[in-house]
Amino acid sequence: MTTPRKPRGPYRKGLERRQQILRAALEVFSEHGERGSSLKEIADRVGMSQAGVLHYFDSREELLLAVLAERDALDVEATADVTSPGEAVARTAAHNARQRGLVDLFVTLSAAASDPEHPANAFFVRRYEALTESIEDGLRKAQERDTVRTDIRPDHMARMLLALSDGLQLQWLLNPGIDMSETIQAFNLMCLGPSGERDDATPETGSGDGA
Amino acid sequence: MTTPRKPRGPYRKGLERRQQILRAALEVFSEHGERGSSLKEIADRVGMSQAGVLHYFDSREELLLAVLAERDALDVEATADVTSPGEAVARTAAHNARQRGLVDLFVTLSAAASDPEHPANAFFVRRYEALTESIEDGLRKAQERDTVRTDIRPDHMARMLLALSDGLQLQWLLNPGIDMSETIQAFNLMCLGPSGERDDATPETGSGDGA
DNA sequence: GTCTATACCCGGATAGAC
DNA sequence: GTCTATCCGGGTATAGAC
Repeated sequence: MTTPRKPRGPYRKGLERRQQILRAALEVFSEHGERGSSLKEIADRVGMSQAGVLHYFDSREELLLAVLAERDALDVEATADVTSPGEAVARTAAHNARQRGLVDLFVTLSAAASDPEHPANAFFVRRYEALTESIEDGLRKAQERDTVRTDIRPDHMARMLLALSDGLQLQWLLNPGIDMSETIQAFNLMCLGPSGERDDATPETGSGDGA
Repeated sequence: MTTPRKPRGPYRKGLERRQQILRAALEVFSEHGERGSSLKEIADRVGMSQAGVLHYFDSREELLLAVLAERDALDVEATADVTSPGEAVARTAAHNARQRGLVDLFVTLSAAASDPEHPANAFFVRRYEALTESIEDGLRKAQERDTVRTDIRPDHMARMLLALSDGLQLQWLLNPGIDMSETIQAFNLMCLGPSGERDDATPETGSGDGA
């Protein structure tokens, strides 16, 4: 933890290699899921041998966890300019619909990691905790502004949003014809305003950013 | 398809063995997911050798598909006496909360099967098609009775219900503290009646069958 | 730092004895 | 019908040369 000014030559090259491997691993895991991926293929993609990769990461498991952390960092970037929780989720859905590999990785891995023995279990448990809490906060504030109905508990709505997002990803993988973000927008409609405000024909809410 | 009166001795024993293996496989797949399960373990559990199991099923894949069909049949039984789609889903959630292994199998396998090359892909594609359609029908009828709000498309609501169910199962696997059916009941509340009918404080809907 | 070679393990499937 | 033995493929990890 001494924040070195500038790593010397050989050391720096090592770091670059690590990054390179990380990116390749992200790709490979994205395409085949965790269990379907091998060090060999990652190695091939970065142009070295399987043993070479293990020089940088020691074990496959270590690499997997590094990949997850990396993916999470990218995620945070992408959702930096969010507005309301519901919109954020819809936006992310639209974005994901262009990244089938990543969706697959996430769905597969989060399912596999539900086993407490899985190396990524702690990662996902924490992830959902954090996401739920953050969405819940956003919803609570919206309720105070009367932007969101107040007769449903915000923690329930938060879990619904996350579940909706995950579940739709699965449905979309099985049938790419379905429109994830359109469905989420419909849900957002159901979350609207104070109960009395809406009458039978509610027009489209503004912000319909494509899909 | 000639409905034989009564299979002779050796033949009958074979069928029993098959069933026995099927049950064991259901257990094992439930506990470890598809990729985590081996013929060896299934064989051990039923007290024979791996080769013995293959005498009845020829390949691992064949066994897997048989297990899925079996599970589906059990599912149909359990949801025979349904009332409204939303209630049915909530009920199933409550039931699932006592069968962690099965939930895990389902979540894991449906994710893995989203790959078009996966042996169970067709099974799951069809399954979701059928489920969506059936729920959609139920909702449409409820809308005609004004039991369900009419400003949301029934196909969207149907997909939401399924997604909600799947997504909550994942969240529950990661954190068994959350209450799946309570959350689904909250969603059902959001689907209620013609828009004007509800005022700010809606009391609990009846049918709160534990959880 | 990177490779080749190899040890080791585990899974599925097949052959052949009983 | 069931087992043992075996083959074969694939994976991770390690040893040791360069």
